[in-house]
Parts: sequence; C-alpha cells; structure tokens
Amino acid sequence: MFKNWPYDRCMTTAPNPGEPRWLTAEEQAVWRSYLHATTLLEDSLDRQLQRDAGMPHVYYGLLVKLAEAPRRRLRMTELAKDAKITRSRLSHAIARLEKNGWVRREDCPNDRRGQNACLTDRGFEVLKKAAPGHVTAVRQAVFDRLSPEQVRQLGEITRIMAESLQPDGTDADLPWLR
Amino acid sequence: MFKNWPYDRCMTTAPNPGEPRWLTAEEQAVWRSYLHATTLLEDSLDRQLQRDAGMPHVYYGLLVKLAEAPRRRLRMTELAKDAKITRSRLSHAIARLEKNGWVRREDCPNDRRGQNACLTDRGFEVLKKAAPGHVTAVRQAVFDRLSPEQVRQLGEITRIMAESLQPDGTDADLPWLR
DNA sequence: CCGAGCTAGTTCAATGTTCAAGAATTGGCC
DNA sequence: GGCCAATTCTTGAACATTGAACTAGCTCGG
Repeated sequence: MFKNWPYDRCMTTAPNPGEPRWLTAEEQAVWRSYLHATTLLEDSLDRQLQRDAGMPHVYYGLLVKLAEAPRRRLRMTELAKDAKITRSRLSHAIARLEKNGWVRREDCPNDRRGQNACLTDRGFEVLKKAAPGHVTAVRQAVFDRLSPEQVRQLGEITRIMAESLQPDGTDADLPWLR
Repeated sequence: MFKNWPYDRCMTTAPNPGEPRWLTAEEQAVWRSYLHATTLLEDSLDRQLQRDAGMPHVYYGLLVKLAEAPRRRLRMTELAKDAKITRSRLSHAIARLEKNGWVRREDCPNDRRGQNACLTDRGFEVLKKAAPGHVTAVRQAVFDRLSPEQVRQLGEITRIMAESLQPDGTDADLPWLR
C-alpha cells in the first residue's frame, strides 16, 4: 500500500529489484522542509534585489564575483563556472547588464575567442548601494536565526551536497560547460 | 578596509549607524556553500526530470501535490499555496500541463470563481514512471551522503529558515497570493 | 438588495532561462 | 604547415516566470 506517495511507499517490504529505496517518513519531511525553505528564500531574495537593485539574485551574484576579481574582470567561462550557470545563460545575462551600463565586455588580449566581463564604476556603485540591504535580508532569514553550531552544521551539510554534485573541484564535462 | 567585499567588511570596527552587520568569514563561507549546493541540486533535478519526464522540477512538484490530494484534485489557490508559487505562475504551469494531458481543469461546484486542477490518469502514469528516478536522484545527492544526525539537523535548520520567511502557517498577505 | 471591497483566477508584456546550432579560434598531432 | 578536434562565446527559438492589470464572482454591512 502507498502511504504518502510518491516519496515513500512499500516501506515495510524489502526493495524489489528495480524499485528504488523510497524516502522514510523523516527523510520525506526533511526534504519538503528543504524545498520549502530554499524556495521561499530564493524568492524572497529575488524580490528584495529586484526592488532595491533592479536585478534578480543571480545577476547580483555575477556583480559580486566581478567585484571580487582582480581588476574587477573575469573571463566569461571563468565567471560562468564560478556562478554555476551555463555560458549561454551568462551571455544573455551579461548582455542585459551591459545594456544597464553595469558591466562592459572587452576582448581578451591573449585569446581572441575570449571575452572579459568588466564591472563598470556604475556597476560597482549599484552593487555598493544594494549590498547592505542584501546582507541584512540574508542575516534575517538565516544567520540571525541559527545558532553558531547550526551555522557550522549547515556549512558542512551543504559542502557535502555540493561535492556530490560537482565531484571535487574538477571542471570536467559538467553541464554548465555545454 | 574591505576584506572580502561585499559580504564582510569593517569587521574590526563597531557597526556604524546605518551600516549593516556584515557576514563573518565563516558565515560567508557557509552562505556560499549554501548557494553553491542549492543551485547545483536544483539544476541537477531540473535536468533529470526534464530528461526523464519532460517537465521541470516545479511542475513535477505540482503533480505530486495533486496525486496526494483527496480525489487527486485541488483548488488553484490551494495548490499555489502548497507549492509556494504565485497564482500567475500556477496558471501558466497548469495550462502547460493541461496541454500535455496530465492535468485537467474543472469548475469548482460551490464557488463559480474557482477552478480545480485534477490529475488525469495519464498524468498519474507519468508521475509513477518518473518517481523512482527522481527519488534516486534525491537520495544520491542528499540522503545517502548525510548521516542520520545530519539529516535531522538539516530538517531543523530548514524548518527555522522557512518559518522566518513565512511566519507560522499564516497565509496572510504573502507574496504568492498577489 | 445593493454597493464597496475582497477573492479567484487569467492574461499580457517584459524579462529570464534553456537547448541546440553555429562562427571563430586554438591546440595537438602528423 | 595543415588538419581535426576541442574550446569560447553567441544566437535564436521555445519555454518559463514575473508583476500588473483585468474580469468575474463572492461577501457583508447597511
């Protein structure tokens, strides 16, 4: 019989050949809680940044990466890898940010295929203006609610999860390189 | 001085008036790890489900909610609340799922404004076929890698995060009701 | 029973994302 | 050098999401 389909079923029987191991009741509850939290948080940050900075969270993340890079510029592929997005998505995103005047493309000196995305002064200003609100939002939703021990746990758990999805640091044939 | 702009800066000085409390080095590392993990996981599940079931993760989630509901149907607003998405997004999603023949709309008997989304038999079959692969993917990325203690911790942490973003169970003027 | 305000759901236009295809360049290998 | 495969980035079309405006129906106080 199904209990709480489709995550757990047939809990009392040994897994048939071809049947996956369904989630236990606790795993299921945790998974839903995880989905719940990540969805709400991402939506909330997107809305906050759209309102205060005129861009979605991912785009903000791109500006952050650029701001931290030496000379505030990065090769497209490098940036895509850092941000864990496809190069296609990055192309579109940079096009938009360029139209806003927050990023500038320039040719890569040594590789004529390459492009550098450079954060402009205006882009930096926008980022500087948006950062306090963003950090506050992150704090309020996460770090101010968790104990130091829980913060440590969250770091360890997400480290493990990320590792399983992107084995060590290898860039080898990962989807975002397509 | 900036250390690792823009998440932490001025760590050694007391917060100026108007300055937010920046993230500590550890909080920052945890936050990046969190973003990293959640991005990779969501992308991975989206790709897995797109490949195996022809729909993104969110749409799959909608089918799951419907499958679990009494008589496999839910009011649109109810479904939107459950799935934590806006009604607009849901309208589009159901339109697409309806075109696929996986969901059917029907008028609500007692409220003529209302619509029920009903999972069709075909939709149920698609779900049944996709579920094993999905559960396996979730297991491989999360539950098979974490200790029972970590699973418990993750549940508690995400519960707290979700709570802060959607205070108790109230449906009061939340963004997805717009 | 009537009107103001609320609720349910949809639609439109603008924006963002994906996937597959394509153009330009590079690098290894003979 | 010259060829083939791989790398870099872009493009365009299809699809998904957002936010605001809109229609229709409900509700409740007077």
